[in-house]
Amino acid sequence: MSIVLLAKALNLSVSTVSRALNGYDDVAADTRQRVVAMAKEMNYRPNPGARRLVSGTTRAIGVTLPMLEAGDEFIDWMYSGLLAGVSAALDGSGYYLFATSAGSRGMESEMALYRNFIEGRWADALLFVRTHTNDPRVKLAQEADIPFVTYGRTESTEPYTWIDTDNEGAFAMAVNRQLGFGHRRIALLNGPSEYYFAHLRALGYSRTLQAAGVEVDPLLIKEGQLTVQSGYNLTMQLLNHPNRPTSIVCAVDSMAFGAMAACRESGLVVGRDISIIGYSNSPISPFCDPPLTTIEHRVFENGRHVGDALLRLLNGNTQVASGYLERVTLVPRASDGPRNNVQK
Amino acid sequence: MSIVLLAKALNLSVSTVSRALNGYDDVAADTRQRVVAMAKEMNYRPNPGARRLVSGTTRAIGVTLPMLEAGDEFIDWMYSGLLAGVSAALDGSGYYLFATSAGSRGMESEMALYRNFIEGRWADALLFVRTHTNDPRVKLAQEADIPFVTYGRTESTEPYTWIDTDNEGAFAMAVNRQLGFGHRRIALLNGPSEYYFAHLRALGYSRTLQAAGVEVDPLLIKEGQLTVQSGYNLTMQLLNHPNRPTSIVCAVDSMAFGAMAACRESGLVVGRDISIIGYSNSPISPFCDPPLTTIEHRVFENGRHVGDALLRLLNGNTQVASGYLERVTLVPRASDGPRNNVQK
DNA sequence: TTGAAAGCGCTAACAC
DNA sequence: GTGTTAGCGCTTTCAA
Repeated sequence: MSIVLLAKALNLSVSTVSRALNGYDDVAADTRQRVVAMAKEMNYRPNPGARRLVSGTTRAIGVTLPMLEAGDEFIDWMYSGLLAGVSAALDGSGYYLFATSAGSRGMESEMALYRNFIEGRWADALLFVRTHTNDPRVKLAQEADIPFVTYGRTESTEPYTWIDTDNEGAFAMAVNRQLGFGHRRIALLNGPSEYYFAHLRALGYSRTLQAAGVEVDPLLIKEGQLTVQSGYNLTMQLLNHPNRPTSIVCAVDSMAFGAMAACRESGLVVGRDISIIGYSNSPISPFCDPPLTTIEHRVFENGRHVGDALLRLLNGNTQVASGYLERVTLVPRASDGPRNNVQK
Repeated sequence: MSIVLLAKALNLSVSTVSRALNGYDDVAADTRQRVVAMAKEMNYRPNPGARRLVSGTTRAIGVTLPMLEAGDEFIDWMYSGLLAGVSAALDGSGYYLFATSAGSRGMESEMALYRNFIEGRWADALLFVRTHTNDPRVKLAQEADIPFVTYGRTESTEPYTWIDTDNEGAFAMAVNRQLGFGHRRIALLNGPSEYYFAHLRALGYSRTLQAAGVEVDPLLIKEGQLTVQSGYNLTMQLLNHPNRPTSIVCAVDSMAFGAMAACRESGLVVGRDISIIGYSNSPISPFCDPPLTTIEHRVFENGRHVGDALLRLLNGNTQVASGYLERVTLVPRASDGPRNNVQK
């Protein structure tokens, strides 16, 4: 099934058919109708390769997904929601989102994939997630002059379009809640520092403590993977310390689950003897014991914004670099509480 | 950067360059070397669209990911691991795995995506995950004559290549363990029955009970989504029953987490008053309270097998339909135990 | 062993 | 308003 066959069946020229199908206005209304009807009947689909070859456009948007460092996961829970949102925004636009695994060799293999996307002209636009403080992908895309949106910011000086959640505000919120409970020794279980979000979260944490006149103790700031296991390990380290924290703020709910397990094993009752707060409001959080206080981060909505931004770029507003910072909300549950409860 | 420019720089014809690059053996060894060196130097990448146009091949493998019915997740934990395995197997083969979200309109939108993949010739091969008992995708791909592998089986009579885990064996294992603990009223929290794996798990469950001379009580078989919330809801239903189960076998760890929460809320101590066993050994399972007994299902390994099978098909062994059934192993932890402990 | 030329399916000038 | 034609970048006969 090709456009030639379609044209033949209609007794029209190929170009007329092409124009009718692509919405040009120099086609008679009834001709267009006939073409569209026949195209449907014959189940015609333009060959995207041929289209791309001549027009340089693919109708595809590429994204590579970061694997967890742990190795055997393609994508973590958060990106599930994000991509669902992007897909929802793209639905009906004619653009498709193609995701590829970045492999386990870190940024290097991710760059290789993006190079393939760009140089192989697989996609009209790109999406970068889990941005690094200094992110080579931004430069790559800018040099290749391909539209892109990042989910998360970077330190790049060149303007570009990004969507992000208010990481700094979120962790200010988390820490303020702990301060309000009377906690002073508040630990931070953060993600790898090469990610910009980790930097921003640490900033929100430190600034809020300082604003409250509480000294920032570097021993209370731990950095690890965004996994349950890592949350467990780091918390064990914290608890073995002589002057241990009475509250733990976690970069992600997974880490908080690990932290809860470590506390439990150490004989501490979470929510009474020690406070734990997560981030992301994962589906399990309401159901763990005790239910996890966390910060709701509307990933699906974020995804919609990402999708909308991509469509805007693709529709020609290429010049307009813009940023959008999504708000977060606190979801109070039972895993944290007043310091006076703490029996030290 | 096109092959024409490359040829010009080398003072060779386009066709010679093409043959040199594509490994034809009618090219002089030193010519090939020169070509390869220059291609590297000039950073030449063949345009996949053009290549596809003439050769009909794309070097891409397409997969659409099922969203959780819950709506806002792109892909659940299990498929993360699976796709990581597929990517690992494909690494270095020159093939790329492209994943698309199936949207939230169920099989219908999934079919639309696959049609796009096939009719738009986006991919050389397809991967179908979460197979249905009667799966229209299999017929679609067979009619379109495009190679495909399914992860999970279907009831199709035509032979095709599939990879699956031993669902029936896994649930026989789970039930046998519960029987060994002295349980007789063993509930099953299953996934949606349109999925073939749910059918197979129910089969493993029923047959094992029957073999042990235990009557299968339809009231103990519940069907729901593969989510924490659903596990919670269904368990609440079970517990409100007059003759409630003393053991609950879950189709997936997520459901087991919900089940544990429901039991806790109902004043039952999991592992003592009631037994719970999950399936999939998710990263949280060792860290919940009590740690969840579950069945390890090596998704990453499964993914490797899927990738290998795809490569085999792509390398011409198109005729050979084959199946591979992956073994599972039991991971005993503390969430289940002897019936005599049960205070009814 | 290499080159010339046709053509994959489509779009976009340009002519009518 | 419609048709003719060139050409996107590549592979693959076929001839030299």
